[in-house]
Amino acid sequence: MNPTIQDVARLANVSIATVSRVLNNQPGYSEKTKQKVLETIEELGYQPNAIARGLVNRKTSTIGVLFPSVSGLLSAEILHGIEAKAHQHGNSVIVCNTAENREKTIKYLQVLREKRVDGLIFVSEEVTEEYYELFRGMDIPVVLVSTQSYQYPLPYVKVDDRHAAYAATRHLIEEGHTKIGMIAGSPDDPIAGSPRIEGYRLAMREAGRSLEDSLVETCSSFQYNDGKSGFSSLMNRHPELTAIFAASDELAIGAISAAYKESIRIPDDVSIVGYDNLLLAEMSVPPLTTIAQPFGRMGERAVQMIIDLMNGEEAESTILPHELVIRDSVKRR
Amino acid sequence: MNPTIQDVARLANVSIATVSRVLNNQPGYSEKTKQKVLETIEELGYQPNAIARGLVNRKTSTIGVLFPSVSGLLSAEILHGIEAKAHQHGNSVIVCNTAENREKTIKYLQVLREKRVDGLIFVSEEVTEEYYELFRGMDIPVVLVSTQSYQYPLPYVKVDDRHAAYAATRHLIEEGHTKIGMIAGSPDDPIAGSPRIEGYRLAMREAGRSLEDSLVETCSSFQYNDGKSGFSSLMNRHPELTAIFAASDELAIGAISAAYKESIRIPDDVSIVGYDNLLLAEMSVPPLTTIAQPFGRMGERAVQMIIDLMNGEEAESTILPHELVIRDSVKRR
DNA sequence: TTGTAAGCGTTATCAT
DNA sequence: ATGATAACGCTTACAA
Repeated sequence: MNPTIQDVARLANVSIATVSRVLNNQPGYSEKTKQKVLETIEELGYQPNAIARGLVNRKTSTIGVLFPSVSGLLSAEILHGIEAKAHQHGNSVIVCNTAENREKTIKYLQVLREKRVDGLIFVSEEVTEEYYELFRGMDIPVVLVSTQSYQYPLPYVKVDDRHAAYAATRHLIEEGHTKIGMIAGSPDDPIAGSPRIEGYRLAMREAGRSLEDSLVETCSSFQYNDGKSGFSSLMNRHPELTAIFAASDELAIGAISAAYKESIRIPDDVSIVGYDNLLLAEMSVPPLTTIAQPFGRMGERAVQMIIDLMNGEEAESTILPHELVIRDSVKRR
Repeated sequence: MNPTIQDVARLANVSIATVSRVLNNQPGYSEKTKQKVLETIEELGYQPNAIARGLVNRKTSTIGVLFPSVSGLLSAEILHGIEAKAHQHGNSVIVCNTAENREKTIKYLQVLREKRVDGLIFVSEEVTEEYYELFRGMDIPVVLVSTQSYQYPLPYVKVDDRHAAYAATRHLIEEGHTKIGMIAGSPDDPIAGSPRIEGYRLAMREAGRSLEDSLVETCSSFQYNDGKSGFSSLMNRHPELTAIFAASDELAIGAISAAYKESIRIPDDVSIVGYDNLLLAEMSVPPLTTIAQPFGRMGERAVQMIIDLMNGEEAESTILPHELVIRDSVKRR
């Protein structure tokens, strides 16, 4: 069925070593035999067996990616970048959806180890000691995306959450708002939670604005429904607010939905800025002003780092720039 | 670094054959040696090398998935189902983003062939003769998702587009609308284009409604921007419309945006029903009434079919049921 | 320039 | 119940 290097060698009247040489274009054969080999490869439709290669080279040209959720809008965009860059460098990517579940994650890590992937990309999730030990056992490059580890020396690529949140809040302030609330993630989340809250507070303090704790509504996730309920309870507590910074686009869209239900007009009554710039930010009504994270490039950069690491080079952790994307959900006061 | 079966054998004072036996729990050893082997496996932290296994078993437990776009909301949901089911059966999935590009697709097919994947899932794209020949050359199970082939005998899983579009239109009719337009894909698209148009026309004809061609606005894609422009030109041509069936949620959301800009109220002035039921349908303002495609289950089913096929069983093409999800974008007349 | 042969880490077929 | 050993399809010294 699938012809092997043996078949090619036989038909071309050379040894498998020679075929292997032209395949990997190493020196050691005449132009004539090269042609002959190439012809019979063509004739047979021969394709090298990557599995056999992997066995001898101890290299699979495959990288594993662990996501907390594949169906999430956010993961999809990161995956896109990873996939593109990986294939561009001749690598394939195996996707794993951990669902933020310990057992699943461990299982996946085992599978990826058995499959001898050359590198690992770990997205949007905290690295526990258990995971870290597993990483070490695999002895391959690991890079973190949209997360980082304070305890373990793992390179990462992400944006500066604190700074980005500052920029979002700052925008609201510059547009003349003084009563600004925030719909945030959990303060216990050291990656996407507290830094964004700090960024908000920083901007507020700097502008001499009120810093009451009750101004920030903390949610247990960054999803739509939390935005919805978060908006209601926040506005209930602080009807005087004219602007809100939501720590994710989903949260922001949830807030917009809730506002719509309560006949609060966006942005006429209250302005909103989101965070992420997912595809859906642009589709929102009104289109959402938000902080863009360069998801695609984050994925690409992560792959580049993995590849550098595989080549024995250093790979510096990277902070990618965020960007304020102005659309129609903020009104000047 | 990574211990091999040799290391285990040596340390346990048995042959590699015996270790292999307990690993694959085949008969042929005493309970005592089994324990000893298991212990030393534990001790060494041995994990079998799937690459070596793949070489001898001619089976990689890996399936390749080809998408026209990974960042699309739709693909993400299908991928989720595929990933879950695949891992549940001990298979990994390699993702490939063809970007609907011939060269890329061919390149990916080659890579997947070299990597000796056990099966292929081909999503939302037309199967050309070239692709089909490549499939045949690989000699592995292939299943189509959200598409089908009239020329080649490839099993598929999808919904009945014609019927689903009929149901959407029918809903509008039952809600008392008589002037109903459609924002559609390309009539030349035999999968997601013409069948949905036909479903719409079927319902209209059945209800004795007008069937003018100008009532359906055809777009070159199913994306947001087309929905936006499509809505404007359709309403311009037919200001009397009170309802629109959009052939995708993105198209529908685009229409809603355009309506918002032109101060046309949804659903008070015109009702809209979408198609797909993406996550974003629920987040829309107003929440979108739409036809749900069971993307997750489609992915799962496809994997199940691949697995059945690998086991030499038959796999029937499957039409999964669609469902009308009623939210707030349709108003009774 | 070319070929032989020893691995790579398994499984599977024989013997014993 | 166990152990040699030949594959699996390739790469890479080492010979010639």
